[in-house]
Amino acid sequence: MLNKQRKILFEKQAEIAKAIAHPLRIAILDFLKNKEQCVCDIAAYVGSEQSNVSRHLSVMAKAGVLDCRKDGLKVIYKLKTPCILDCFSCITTCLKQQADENVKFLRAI
Amino acid sequence: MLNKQRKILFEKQAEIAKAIAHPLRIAILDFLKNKEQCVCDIAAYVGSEQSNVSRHLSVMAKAGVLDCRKDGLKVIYKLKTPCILDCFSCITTCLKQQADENVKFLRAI
DNA sequence: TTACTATATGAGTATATAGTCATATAGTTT
DNA sequence: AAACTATATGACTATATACTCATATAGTAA
Repeated sequence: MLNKQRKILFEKQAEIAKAIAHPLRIAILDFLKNKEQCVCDIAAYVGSEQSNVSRHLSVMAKAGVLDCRKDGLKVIYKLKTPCILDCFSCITTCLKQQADENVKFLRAI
Repeated sequence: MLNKQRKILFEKQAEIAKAIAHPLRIAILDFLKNKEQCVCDIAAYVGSEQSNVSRHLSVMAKAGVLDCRKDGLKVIYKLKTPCILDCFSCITTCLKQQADENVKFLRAI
């Protein structure tokens, strides 16, 4: 049976995972990979409403994935834990494995 | 502006991320780390309803994270892409960084 | 002060997700 | 065949999420 400590860990992990489990959010994280960016530039890049992007950003900031600061009119967001990007390398590896399996399966027909 | 190929990649990544972004699912993945397991044992381990666990399992199987086979009455699930577990190492690293920051912040008061 | 820009957020809607209970299905044991 | 076990799924409810539009707020520039 699952112990309480582990349960809490899994809950915390799930919070982070949920915060990044959206295509737009992944695009945002990728955009912030090399450089912090303001909301308007992020919105322009991902091609979505300013208000929608603002909400996505605040969710990720709340989860501790992003950090922000004011600069005049603008609010500049950046990765707070850049290691979050490693997640996507892992996921990409899984996707590749899945694709390889599909190829194998098709060959076997 | 975000190109179409990248958009598709981010969507696929988000599908996987969504499939694992739940405490119960993470507990299940962790339970399957070393050994394939049947639904009833998984349900007993995570301490949730059989039907609920069955649904979580089918979501992860659909996303290509799990694989299953029948063995008599039982259905045995296993990790299809064990590298998915690396994600949680990454997430744990982020959690540790966040915790470290909190400590720093508290010390600064 | 007025007009403008960037951002956040309230209010609303639509959709997705998690969970429960009851039950169908498939396989096992007697 | 009858009773049993393991799993999946339909139907339902409750809740969460994504998104939009309109607008408030804060800062900038004229």
